[in-house]
Amino acid sequence: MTTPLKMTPTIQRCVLHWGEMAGRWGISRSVAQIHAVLFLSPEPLIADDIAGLLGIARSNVSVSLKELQTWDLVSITHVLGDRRDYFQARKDIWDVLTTIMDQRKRREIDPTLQLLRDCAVDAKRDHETPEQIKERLATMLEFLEEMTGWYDQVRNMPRPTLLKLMRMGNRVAKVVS
Amino acid sequence: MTTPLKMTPTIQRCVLHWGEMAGRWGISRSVAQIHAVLFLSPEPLIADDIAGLLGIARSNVSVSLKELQTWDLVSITHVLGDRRDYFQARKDIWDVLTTIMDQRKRREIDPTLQLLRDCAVDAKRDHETPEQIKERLATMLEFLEEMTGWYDQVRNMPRPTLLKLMRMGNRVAKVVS
DNA sequence: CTTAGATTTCAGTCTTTCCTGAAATTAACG
DNA sequence: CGTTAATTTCAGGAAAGACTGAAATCTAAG
Repeated sequence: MTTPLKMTPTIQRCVLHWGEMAGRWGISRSVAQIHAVLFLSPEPLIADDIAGLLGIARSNVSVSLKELQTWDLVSITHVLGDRRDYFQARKDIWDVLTTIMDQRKRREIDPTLQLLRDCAVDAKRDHETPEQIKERLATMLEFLEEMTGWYDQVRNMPRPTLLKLMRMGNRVAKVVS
Repeated sequence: MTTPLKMTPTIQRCVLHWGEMAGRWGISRSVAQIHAVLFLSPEPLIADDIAGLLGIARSNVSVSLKELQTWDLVSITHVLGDRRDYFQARKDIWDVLTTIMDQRKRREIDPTLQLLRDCAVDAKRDHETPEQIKERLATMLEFLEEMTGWYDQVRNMPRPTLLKLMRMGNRVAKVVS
């Protein structure tokens, strides 16, 4: 028998808030609440306990945990002599943020980048679309390419470096002046 | 009579793509499609033309335009001797991006920041919640405060400075080493 | 003040997404 | 293998969200 995590008022409040924000974050309420519980829980939890804590169907937990795994926010562990799956969330908040940003870029930006590339190719043989509009698309493509390229560079900088840069705040501006 | 904008295959493709991405971007399809049309159109458009171009109800256009205005992505202009509202989208892609980021921060981050501040206050008189969990919340609060503070600083840097910094890419790292 | 075009509101309907519970599948153990 | 616990799948129902069209409201001009 596991210690499922005691639902104190504070924890409950957070779980409910996560759930309410779910819509804005583009995920379902269950997924958000499960993530809240796992993020806060010091110990990994089993699916049954999560269902119990949140009062949702066991199957729902299963599906939601799958989604959290595709987001790379939750992973499975095991306990010796217990064949049930134990789930744990990334605890490092920096890690959580960058993971979410990576995923969002992949889902929200990359497909549009691809569309714009396709349109740029088509533009050559397209004599219907006004130049002005083609240019706007080209500008957007160029901008997104530059932006994502920059993101990749920053993303790959070692964390201590990034931290130092961030702590400099707008004083980094002096570098370029 | 306005020139409503000719729906060339390229434009149609973009409009459809915007519409398909809508779900991932956290807005409705109509809103996304209307934004696509307005973003591409060299001229401001009236609501009726938008409804016609996209084949959606006039009332839907009205509501969606309101939402685009709350996002600060669309504004109203007028034409002399015509009392209809003409709608135009921000055309500067950099502007569009920062506007969206600002709004998203306001909707997706700020409420959680507030919750964490409230929880931090409560934590003092809360003897039920394990220290470990309170600490995790405190860490998250600290992180978000630092992150948003940094965002505000960068956000207020003049655009040319930001551009230069971006173009330096990961070479800015040398500054701190 | 009246009229007519323009816009918005909103109740009802449609669509999509989410969730449940039963049944099917998987996997460990004897 | 057969048994049993654990997990997943999925059809159907529930909830949430989006869209329509008619009616109400607004606004400019006569």
